[in-house]
Amino acid sequence: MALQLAVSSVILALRPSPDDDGDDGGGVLGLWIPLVRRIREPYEGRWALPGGPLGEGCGLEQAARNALTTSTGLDPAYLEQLYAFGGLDRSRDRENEGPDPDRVVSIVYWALVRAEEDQAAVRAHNVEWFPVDALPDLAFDHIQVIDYALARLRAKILYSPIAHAFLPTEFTLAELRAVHEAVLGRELDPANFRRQTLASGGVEPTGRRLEGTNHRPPSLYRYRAESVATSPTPPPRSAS
Amino acid sequence: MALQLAVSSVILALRPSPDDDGDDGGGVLGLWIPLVRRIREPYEGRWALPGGPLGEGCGLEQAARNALTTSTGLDPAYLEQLYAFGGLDRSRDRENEGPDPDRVVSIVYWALVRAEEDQAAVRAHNVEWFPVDALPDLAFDHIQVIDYALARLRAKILYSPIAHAFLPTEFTLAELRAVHEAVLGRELDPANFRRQTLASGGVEPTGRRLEGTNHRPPSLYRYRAESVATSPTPPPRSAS
DNA sequence: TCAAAAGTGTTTGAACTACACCCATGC
DNA sequence: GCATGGGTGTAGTTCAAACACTTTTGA
Repeated sequence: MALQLAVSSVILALRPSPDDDGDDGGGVLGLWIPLVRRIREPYEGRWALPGGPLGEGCGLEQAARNALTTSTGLDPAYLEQLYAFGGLDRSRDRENEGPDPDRVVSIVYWALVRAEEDQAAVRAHNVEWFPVDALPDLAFDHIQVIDYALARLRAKILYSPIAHAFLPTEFTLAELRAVHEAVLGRELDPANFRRQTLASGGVEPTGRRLEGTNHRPPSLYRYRAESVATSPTPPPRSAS
Repeated sequence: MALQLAVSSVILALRPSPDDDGDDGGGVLGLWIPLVRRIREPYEGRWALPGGPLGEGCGLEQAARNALTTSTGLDPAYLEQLYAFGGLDRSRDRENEGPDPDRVVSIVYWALVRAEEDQAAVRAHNVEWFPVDALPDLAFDHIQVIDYALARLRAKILYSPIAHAFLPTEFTLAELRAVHEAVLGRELDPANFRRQTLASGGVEPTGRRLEGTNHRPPSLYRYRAESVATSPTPPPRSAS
């Protein structure tokens, strides 16, 4: 009956797709999400977004970072508030009707993380990664929350240098294009992508080249300092 | 020390600007916001966004509607969640440092209302309307919240039929253009605005004309049913 | 007849698409 | 050489800005 406030996160990483038949090195990239298995009613045993109650000692964004670290062991390269949910039918398993639960308001963040090699090592208990196009049955309406986060990502990559969050500091335009293609789910013309990206001014050549390919070595680029951002557009600091 | 959850709203209406020297009928339109004077510390006596604690019996959006009705007596023609604020320095008057206050998380909505004639009659106690370009000193960092809402409105009017919220069911293209000009703060080419608006398909002619002008009577238009929306893009219903 | 706004047409330039083509490297 | 992706050039299209121009009403 007391008011509860929870924070959860849609965490997105890029990894080779599971349907990658070919055993060649690269493979097609796809989006993956870590989910946690619920150990309490409602929806016990179902997969859900990682999160938890808002701690006493931290703000909303910090709480989202904590959930993120717990489930992935990584720092988010990008973190933005998605939406605050607070309907009255909340926290209620609509399949198993029970007594009226506590009122829960939850604030959802979405995050982008760079897929590190040691990520599998930090795989926490009860946490598993799923490709976004092969998600299991989810608790609550988390599937809609994920869809909303994906829509936001796909919209934002068109006008924001957000792909930076998936890449190392130096990268080739082909790698950058692969990120865009994975997020948008369609192929892009390499020539036009190059022109638009360079014309936008968000990226600049480092002067180095990537050696070791079996073809012409591509130039390496980095994001210009002004264009990167861990925080999103312009949400103010606080309010009441 | 207990967790408090509050909901407040940036309510925007379109009215003739105060700097309208000429006494002609029309006048230049501008955005206005209702503010309430605080009757408690912190920031007692300062103007603030209307709002209040989240009631037991209603969801977040309903709570925003309630605050809106209290301060304007109007129904919102458009209502969308803006942001959830929950920093640790919240609810603290930074000029008069006091003892640690309760932890307050507040969820802010933004709303568009049609300016009705009887709106002045419903002017509630402690509520006053201000033009957005002549706001008084505000409590907390509400000025930044308002700036954020304005940025969202200006961005959204470019790709969304949101101007509908400021207009009656039938309107001329000049009236629609005046709404866009007031929101964007610059003049628009009537010819190009007409072509773009009609080509977008969001609007259709009613067949009627507006009589009584002292020039050629303009056609009346209405928004097509599919393009209007009281709710925003696509936020899901609930979550945990 | 004139002022004023409605409404139409036309030119220009920017930006994107599609696709042809050359370049540089490993094999 | 030749396959492969890096990188450039270019014609066609779409779209919006700018602005000249015609139309229709009230006064």
